[in-house]
Amino acid sequence: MNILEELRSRFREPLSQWVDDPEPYLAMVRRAQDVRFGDVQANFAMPLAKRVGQNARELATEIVASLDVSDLCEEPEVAGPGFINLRLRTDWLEQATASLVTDERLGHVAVSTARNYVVDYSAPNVAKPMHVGHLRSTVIGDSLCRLLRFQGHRVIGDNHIGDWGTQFGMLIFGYKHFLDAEAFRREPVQELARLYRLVHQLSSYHDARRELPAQQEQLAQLRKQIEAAEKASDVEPKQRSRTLKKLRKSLEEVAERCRQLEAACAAVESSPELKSLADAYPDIAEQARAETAKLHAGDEENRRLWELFLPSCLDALQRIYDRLGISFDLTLGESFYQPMLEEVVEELQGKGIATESEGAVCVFVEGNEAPLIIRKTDGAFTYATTDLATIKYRREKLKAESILYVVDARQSEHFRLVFEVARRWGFGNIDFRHVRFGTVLGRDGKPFKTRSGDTVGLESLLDEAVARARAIVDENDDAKPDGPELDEATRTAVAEVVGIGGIKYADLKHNRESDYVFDWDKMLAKNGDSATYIQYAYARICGIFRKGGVDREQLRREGGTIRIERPVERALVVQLLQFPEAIDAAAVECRPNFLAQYLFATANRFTAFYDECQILPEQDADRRRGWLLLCDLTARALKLGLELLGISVCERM
RNA sequence: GUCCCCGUAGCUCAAUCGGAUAGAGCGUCGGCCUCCGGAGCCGAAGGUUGCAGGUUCGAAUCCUGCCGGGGAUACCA
Repeated sequence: MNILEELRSRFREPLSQWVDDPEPYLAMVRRAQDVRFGDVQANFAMPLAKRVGQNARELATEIVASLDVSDLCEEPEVAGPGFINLRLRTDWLEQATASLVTDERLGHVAVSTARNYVVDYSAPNVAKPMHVGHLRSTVIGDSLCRLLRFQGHRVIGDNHIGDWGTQFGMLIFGYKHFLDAEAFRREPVQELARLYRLVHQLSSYHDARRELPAQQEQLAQLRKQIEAAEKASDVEPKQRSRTLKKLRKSLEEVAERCRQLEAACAAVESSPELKSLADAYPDIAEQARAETAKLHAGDEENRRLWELFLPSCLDALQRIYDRLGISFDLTLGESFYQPMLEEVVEELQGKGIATESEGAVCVFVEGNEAPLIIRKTDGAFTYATTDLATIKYRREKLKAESILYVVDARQSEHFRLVFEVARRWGFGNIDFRHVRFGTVLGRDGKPFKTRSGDTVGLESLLDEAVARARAIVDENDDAKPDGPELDEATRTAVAEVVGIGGIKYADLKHNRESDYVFDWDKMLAKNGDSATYIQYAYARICGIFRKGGVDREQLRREGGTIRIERPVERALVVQLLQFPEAIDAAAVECRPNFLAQYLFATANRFTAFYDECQILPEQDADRRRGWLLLCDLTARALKLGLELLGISVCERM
């Protein structure tokens, strides 16, 4: 039972005597913020009182009089300006908790009307190695799939991979000119990655060489302008300082850009080998683009190479997904939609939604200067075209009712336009949602990079996490009073669970919309709000059962009464009963951090309980049994909750 | 230039479409191991929620302006 929902439904009848639509007021029934206000508080009396022109306290009192919650709660209290405070009855709590013992879903009730969801997440570009930037989409998207599915919805997780873009032109060009055939035979993925990096480096070198003089010129210009502005005496001081600030900021940006370009040049010029390659291929970027164009135009050779590369690229991705414990129902990349793009453009033009402008086919959306371009001047389609084709496919073939895009917040404008165009096109019945997330930053507050400025590869990130976790596991196990108890294989397995779990949890615990700082030390911290802490709480409970020789299945079958005699017990019980609320809130708002927060609080309340109540030595058999039942429920809540975040647990660690 | 997002404890972050005395973790300080796993527990200090106005019973949350940060902005995805 979702307690909040239950109490809301109790208020529905009394409220409907005051308003036609009680729903918005029912939403104001929520968990109490402070134990002094009970367990649940209803805050609707104040706004409602204003609407019906009555005193809020009196109104609250009247509503309470016609409210029937006596089976669940103590006598409701009206407090302050008109808050209604509800405190759950101890006997009800005891009975409700006992009823969870045999409930596999721990009180959560599946939705009555299931919807068809398509969740679009991860979506790496397959031609280049995955990096830290893909982590958030992958991890958040996976958790949302799990949550929605648990709620009872039909969910299709779709990995909309980039398998058709300019990166493939670079690979093809690299393969044709720089291939180490032996290396490709042995380790195709590594060789492809090398080719990608090489072509990318050479083409950015030429770009940099070309761009640098202009940037340096601008740098000089800005310096002059700043000098001039500093001397200017005919403008208001305020205006002048504003201008100066703006100029200085531009200066900084341009200077930074120059440094980058110089570094790109130096990297190539310091290596005779690279330099001679660069000299040999001065127009490498155009040539790579030409290879992409040929691929798109159906060139046989390039098509063959694309088909040759793709399986290895997908294998490389799969390795990472396997390690993360993430799977997709579909992997339909951009190439899949290629045959449909022509028709998309024709349809939109036919309906008068798209028009030609400056040689490109565009859709203009009110309030936006820049149009959505669905066919470029050169005739090529864009990712906007693909996104639109994808929507049509998902609606018509996958019967999608809701589509979630778990994508970087920087693409907000793109999605706003795409959704708007899709609605005009006739897909207004789809519930579109851009589940946006912020950037992963390094400890310096800038986008997370290696010391040399490269993006951090995802695989090495996972290796690092597991290695750090392993060190902690070793240290902990070696320090056990009765000597180490984990063998080599177990330690390896535990380190994997702790390391991967740590990375995922660090991501999921944050509000996804804000940027977050990637910090190894916090991620795998032995204490505090981390996956490790929750996993450890779970392992401790398992330890109790192991040590006590308790068969959990049997314990559940036999049942027993759960008595609430101390505050720590009550706190834990209330927490356990809130499991359904945490799941629903996280799923409805697409915010896994709600669930993460819940799990941390649950683990925390458990350890407080555990600290105060000596379970195994307890002499009173009924009390001991009740405590064991609480342990079992807690363990199950932690395990299931972590599972819905995509995080595993260990019996010992 | 236009548009979008953000600014909360020393640090990293919460705060469930406006609710009561703004919460956690880390760090700091102080307690707790003859006791089931101390990767732990309990407690303390720490805040004018960037600034100034406004809206109302009530504002971190909504509106306006300013300051500061980030991002997007016609043919890369």
